[in-house]
Amino acid sequence: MTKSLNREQIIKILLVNDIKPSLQRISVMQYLDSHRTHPSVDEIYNALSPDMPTLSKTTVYNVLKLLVSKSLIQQLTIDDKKVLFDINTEKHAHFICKRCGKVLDLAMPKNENETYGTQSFMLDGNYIEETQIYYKGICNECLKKINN
Amino acid sequence: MTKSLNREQIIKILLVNDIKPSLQRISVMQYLDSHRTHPSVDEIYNALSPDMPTLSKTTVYNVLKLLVSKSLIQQLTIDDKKVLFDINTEKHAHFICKRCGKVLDLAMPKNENETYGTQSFMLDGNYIEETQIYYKGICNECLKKINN
DNA sequence: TTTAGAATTGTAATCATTACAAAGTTGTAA
DNA sequence: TTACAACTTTGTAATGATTACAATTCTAAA
Repeated sequence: MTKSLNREQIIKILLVNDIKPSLQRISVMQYLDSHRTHPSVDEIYNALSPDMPTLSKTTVYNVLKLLVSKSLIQQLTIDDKKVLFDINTEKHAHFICKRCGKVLDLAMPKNENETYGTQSFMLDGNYIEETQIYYKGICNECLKKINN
Repeated sequence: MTKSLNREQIIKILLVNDIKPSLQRISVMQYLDSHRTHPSVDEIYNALSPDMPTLSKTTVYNVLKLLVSKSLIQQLTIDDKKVLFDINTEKHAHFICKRCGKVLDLAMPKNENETYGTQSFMLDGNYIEETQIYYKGICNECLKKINN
């Protein structure tokens, strides 16, 4: 379990990555750090909006794109409706429940060549920058509901 | 390399799966079988449309959803812009080039538990129906272009 | 030949995402 | 401190994929 980051730590992370620590950028980082449920743009925007009345959804898009480009967060395409974001850069796989839409972290399957996650490597002449493992099915909780 | 299917074989596959072999369904299957480039709904529609003037894009959506529900084809979410489809149900991973958008088949990484592809299994109490491995980076051909 | 159910079609609606230009903010050099 | 340029944020409009839905067409069995 990763300890959650305080504001100062987030600012440091942004500065180290040549990102000016604006209030909007800090807020998005902070939200992602404290809500590791793979939120969408809308979830982030709706959550921050009440305390930041002038926040624009475009800004959320802009900030997320910037953070992805600096590899501070990961963009997930596991959901065919919308893109999701994950601040957890440790090696892990993702599972999406086809019934409730929830996305869970799962352990990476054991593998001989340690080539998962953000590490870059060559494969058949192609330059691989990211590896994502997506499991799709029915989650624990939905299984219980179905059996009742 | 899988040999391409003829019309009769496609009809048989549909019938075995309790799908009435309409012209539209046969055509979509045939297109997917002979174009293993992971086409999108639009690509399929645009390709078939000239020879089937009354074809509706909604029908292409309907047919693809039906084929996915019968596990005759696989739906890929590797591209964050649109959903792609693959008739190849053998175990394999996918690579998308962030520059040109091309999606290639790659070999599955070697793994101890043979749990990839369409096989179902339980993981942490969740029922996994599909496993997809997505590589994202720059393809062979784009690398060459960049170096010139 | 009739008819009910299934399949197809076209249009309109929805929703995520992007484009873009205007307004606001910040840091720095004079 | 001031002025300016670069950067950031914002709001609106446009785009594009996907879905909803009702009308039409097709099919197969009685």
